[in-house]
Amino acid sequence: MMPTIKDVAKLANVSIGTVSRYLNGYNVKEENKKKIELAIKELDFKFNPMAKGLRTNKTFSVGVLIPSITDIFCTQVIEGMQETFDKYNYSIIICDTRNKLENEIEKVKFLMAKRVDGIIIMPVSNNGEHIKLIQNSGMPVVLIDRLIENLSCDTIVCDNVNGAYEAVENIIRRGHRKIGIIAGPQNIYTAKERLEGYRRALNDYNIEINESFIVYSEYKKGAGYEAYERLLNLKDRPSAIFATNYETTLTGIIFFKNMGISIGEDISFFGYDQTELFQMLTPPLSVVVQPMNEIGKDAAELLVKRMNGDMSFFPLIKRLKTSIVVTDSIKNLIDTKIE
Amino acid sequence: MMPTIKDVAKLANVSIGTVSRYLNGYNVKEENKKKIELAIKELDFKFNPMAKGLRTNKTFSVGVLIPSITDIFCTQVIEGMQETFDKYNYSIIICDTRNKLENEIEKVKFLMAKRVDGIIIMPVSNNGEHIKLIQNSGMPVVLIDRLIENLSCDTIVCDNVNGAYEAVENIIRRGHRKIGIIAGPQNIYTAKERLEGYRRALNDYNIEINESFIVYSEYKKGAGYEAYERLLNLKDRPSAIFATNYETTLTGIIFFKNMGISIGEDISFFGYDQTELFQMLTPPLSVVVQPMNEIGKDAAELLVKRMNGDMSFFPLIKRLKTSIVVTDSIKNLIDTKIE
DNA sequence: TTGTAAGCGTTATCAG
DNA sequence: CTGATAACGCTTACAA
Repeated sequence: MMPTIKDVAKLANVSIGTVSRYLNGYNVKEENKKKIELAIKELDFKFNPMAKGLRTNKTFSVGVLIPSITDIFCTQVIEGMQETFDKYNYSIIICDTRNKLENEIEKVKFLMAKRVDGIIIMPVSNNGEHIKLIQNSGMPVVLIDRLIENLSCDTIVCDNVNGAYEAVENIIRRGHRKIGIIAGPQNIYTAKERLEGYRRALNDYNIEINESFIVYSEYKKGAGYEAYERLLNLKDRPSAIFATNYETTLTGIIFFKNMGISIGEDISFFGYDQTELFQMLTPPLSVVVQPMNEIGKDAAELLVKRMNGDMSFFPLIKRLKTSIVVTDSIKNLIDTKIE
Repeated sequence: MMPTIKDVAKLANVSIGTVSRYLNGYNVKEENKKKIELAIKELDFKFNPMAKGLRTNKTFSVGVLIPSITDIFCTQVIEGMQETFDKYNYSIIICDTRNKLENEIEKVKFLMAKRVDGIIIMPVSNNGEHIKLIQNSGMPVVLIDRLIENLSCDTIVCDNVNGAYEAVENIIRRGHRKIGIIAGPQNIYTAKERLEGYRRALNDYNIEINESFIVYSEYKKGAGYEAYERLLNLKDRPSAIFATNYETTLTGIIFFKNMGISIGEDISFFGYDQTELFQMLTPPLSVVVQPMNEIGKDAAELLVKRMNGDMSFFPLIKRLKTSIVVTDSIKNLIDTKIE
């Protein structure tokens, strides 16, 4: 069968302890080092992570919980994590919660049972009871994209208030006053913040908020169709609409296409999250761009720190800046050029 | 610390062997069963997979090697695998090879060192030396999307010859005779097959093959720009172009947009792989659709079988059928309506 | 620096 | 059906 350090020790004529020490980077006499290295090559020895893990109580694997593996936001975030976890030799165990809290809870149990060394979660809701359980067991957790209220937890998020604010501000400066918003579920922190950004921008520009311009939708694939319908069926309908996440942005594009409403002409439209194809539309789409790779990288790096016992600044809440892409999907309603 | 079966045994007043048997579904006296269940609840016992793995030599984890986690094809395939692996309690360890053979080789080593129970690979090339190593170690491997020649390995692929054939046939039946193709690297089996489908279709319709209409490109993000340039710079340029994978399709869309060439009007364009946004373009894009979820599901199911020691029909090569979406991105050059 | 040996939490064998 | 006990492959005191 597979050779063990015992075999290596025998062949190298040293004790198994010495081999173990060599493998773990402790000092070993140069001569023995050579012999061990030779024996390892000879036998093609690979050490058994389970045996090691059993002793050290580390699996060198981390769990990553995301709402959907086909979601572009999630995959970009994962991409950002990879380099860091690679560097430290962690395996990434991906779990897809399909946007359901019950799955999230189940997967958390699964990962804890698997004894991963740490977990990164992009939570589907504002519910954090199961996350408390993880923390109580001593396992580090980092939340991404969505903050959970009433929970002390490391979190990497984007500055959603400002992201939305800038988008709405841009719409306003192009002359729009009637601006609809596809807001997300208000039990999702991110959604709440984006709506807050919308409100602030209107306030700062002294535009009265028309509550019927605020419609709510799930943040799921295909969600939001009725929300757009509702907005367009208003007697006094908005001239511009701001969608606050990727899925609802996509739905908007589909909706307008189906309705024969041309973006930038019949309706002005601002979306959230960037994908190459959004810029291939006619006209290209104005969007809020989030630094998705960076979120992943920061989360991974923080988790590694925590797994190494460094709890400085806990709970750390890091907010990353977003930017906006401005295109003709927002019609310019005023004569003066805008910079 | 964490309770072990020893603690459970003590509390339940039975031997540790009995607890282990209970946990593994062997017969245990009803009375003891009750006591054990109670003790487990009481202590909140979770068994240690590393200890189990050390004995049984199983990690209950599988490795999945893909060229890129942000590739829509890959994520859809992974989505298809999840249900199956969930059912059998396997964790999925995702590794991104970034389309480089050297990374693929390294990741294979990583996964073998981690002692996963099986590996699914979407190979980046036709090189299978490292895959032979896996097989020699007794670890089951299933290849997806791309077959590797001169390697006996379970493989789930799409019928690429027919997929391409149908696309080209459709283009021909709409009156085109000058059809360009963005072919992939010919050391990728999938790319070879798709080119083969193109050739066959032209042959079957008695259209002479113009070798300058065949241009090659990498199958990577952003690749293929020069390939399109080359085709359009021909004195006698094609009236239709067929891109043979997702990335080059995307590049095509970008290229035409940049050049101000309108698809379906100035040039006819047929792509590969489906994504919602392709249907939101003006006009929507004609594409070959692959059953990505099904590939994942089939691969997962086959791997589970192999991991359970069932080697029937090895090496199994399964080919899944593709379909095509036909839109106005192909201009109809003949009067008679086509069905 | 090294060898020895006890343990990590299970499973599996064997005798009862 | 159960209990006792020897592995599984490694790390880590401890003593030398």
